[in-house]
Order: sequence, then C-alpha cells, then structure tokens
Amino acid sequence: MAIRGAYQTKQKEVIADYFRVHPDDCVTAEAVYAALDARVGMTTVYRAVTRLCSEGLLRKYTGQSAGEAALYQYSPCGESHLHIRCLDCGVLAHLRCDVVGDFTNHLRGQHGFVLDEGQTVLYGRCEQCEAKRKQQTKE
Amino acid sequence: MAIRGAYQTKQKEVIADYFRVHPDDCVTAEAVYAALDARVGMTTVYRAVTRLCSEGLLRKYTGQSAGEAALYQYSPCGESHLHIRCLDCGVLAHLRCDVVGDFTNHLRGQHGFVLDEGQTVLYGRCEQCEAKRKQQTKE
DNA sequence: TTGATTGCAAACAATTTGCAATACT
DNA sequence: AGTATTGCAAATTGTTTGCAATCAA
Repeated sequence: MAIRGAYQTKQKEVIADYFRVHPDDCVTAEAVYAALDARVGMTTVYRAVTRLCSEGLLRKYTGQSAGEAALYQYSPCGESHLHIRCLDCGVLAHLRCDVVGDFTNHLRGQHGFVLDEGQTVLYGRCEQCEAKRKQQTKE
Repeated sequence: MAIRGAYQTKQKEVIADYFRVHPDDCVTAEAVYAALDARVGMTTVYRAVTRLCSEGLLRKYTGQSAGEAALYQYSPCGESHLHIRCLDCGVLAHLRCDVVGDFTNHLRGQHGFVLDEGQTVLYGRCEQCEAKRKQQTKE
C-alpha cells in the first residue's frame, strides 16, 4: 500500500543506461533520441534527462548562444567537480584538483559565496586551440 | 570616400547609453526594450547587444534553464573578471580578487587551460540564500 | 484498480531572418 | 547616390504541456 512512488519503465531504463554506457559523452537530448533509434519519444527523453539531473545522475550544460541545445553528461551524484570547456573545439573535461577545493573555500570564506561545482563550467581554450589561435594571429 | 563603415544611429546610441548609465545592471533584451519605452524595436535591441558584445562593451550571460532570456551587462573590454551568480535569487556579482588570478594561472600552468573570464560565470548561492536554504531544511 | 508514464500534436518563448522602408554619410 | 540600419511580421529552434492511451504497482 505504497502511497506514492515512481514506476520503473523500459524507457527510463533505456535512457539511463545510455548515459551509463557512455559516461564521457556529452550529448544533446536530440542525440540521445537518435541513438535510441526512436524507441522512446522525444518528450520522454526530455522528461527523463530532467529527472536524472535532479536525481544527480546527470549534469546539464547550456551553451552561450541562443537556440543552442543543452548538453547532458553522466556524472553521478557526489562526484562534484568543476568542468572546463573549450570555446573553440567544444571539448568538455573534468577538473579534479586540490586547488579547486582551495578556491571554493576561499569563495565561501572571503566572499560568502558557496560554489555549486556541478552547475559551473569554466569556459576558455584548451592547449591545442590556444596554440592554433596564436598561430593564426601571427600569420 | 570611405569604402565601408558603420553608421551611427540614434538607436545604437540610445541602447549603448542605457548600459553606460546602468553599469551594474544585468538585464534582458526585453528589459532594455521596455526601459527605452519602445523607442527602438525589439529586433534592433537584439542586434545592438550582439554588436556591443562583439565589440567588448557588454557581456552576455545565458541562464541554465531553457527559455530563460539571456542577460546583458556593461563590462567594457579589458575589464576582465569573473562573475558569480546565485542560483536561487539570480543575483550576479563581480568577483575581483587576487586569488582569481592565482587560480587562472594554475589552470594555465597545470592544466593547459586558458580561462576566458569574460565568458565564465560561477554558479552557487549567495550568503542570504544559502542561509535561507539551511533554515528550510531544518524546518 | 489506481496512479504514473508515454508520446503525439500543439503551445511556448527567446531569438533570428526576410524584406521593404528609412536614415546615415 | 549608395549602403547600412530599422522594424514589422514571419520563421526557427529547443523545450514544455495538454491530454488520451498505456503501463506498472
């Protein structure tokens, strides 16, 4: 006599599995839909990623340009860490490093700001793209 | 006999002025349109802020939820600094602090990542909202 | 059975674009 | 004159919602 509870459905499972199997991929809802070969509806994909985000299994990244689709990536709860994203090639990488902890402590202590690592993405350029940029400027 | 050049128009001026007069405001295109009392069309506002962003006079911040309008803020070129934004109340603040410099140097030196401060926003909670959260959890 | 979930089609909202009229130089 | 800009209306796009059918418990 459970008063309320979530039902486990095939669709939910398939979508969650997709992310577990592709832990490093950073994909749009559209891409998930396509990868699942339309076995689930677009709407369901959106509802699922939203749920998974709030459950802490996924992270959502929204681009800066308008009309740019949001990206979702596997990143189970607790695994809190910053992400860095290259503005040129789009690469998204995890940033695990003690210095990050020092920085967030400083933010909290000196600026009264509690950083949410899961929600924050640092934008900039990766080594390769930065090198490319410098070269192009030279030419 | 200029071959090509941008025209200085009343609209462009009015919009740029708006931001210069409200240097700390962080507003949507809609808000600018409203503040200008519809003296310029919505389309023109969008075109202007886009131009001003590429000229380095403004910074653009895109929220994480879909359909959330982008925010624009005066922040003339060169004035590069990180911004922190509260996920609860939406407040956006400048973060000027030596530690930020140390952090970006570390990123470049140890991770080969060149942070673009103008494009990056740190998400988290401000002091007030964090306190509110703690209180609500207690209740 | 009861309530949650699905998925289609329609609704939405922010932003962009086509294009004719208009303003700058 | 010649070209950039304006601004309306219409188009786009990612995402959300209404709702009837379906499925899990």
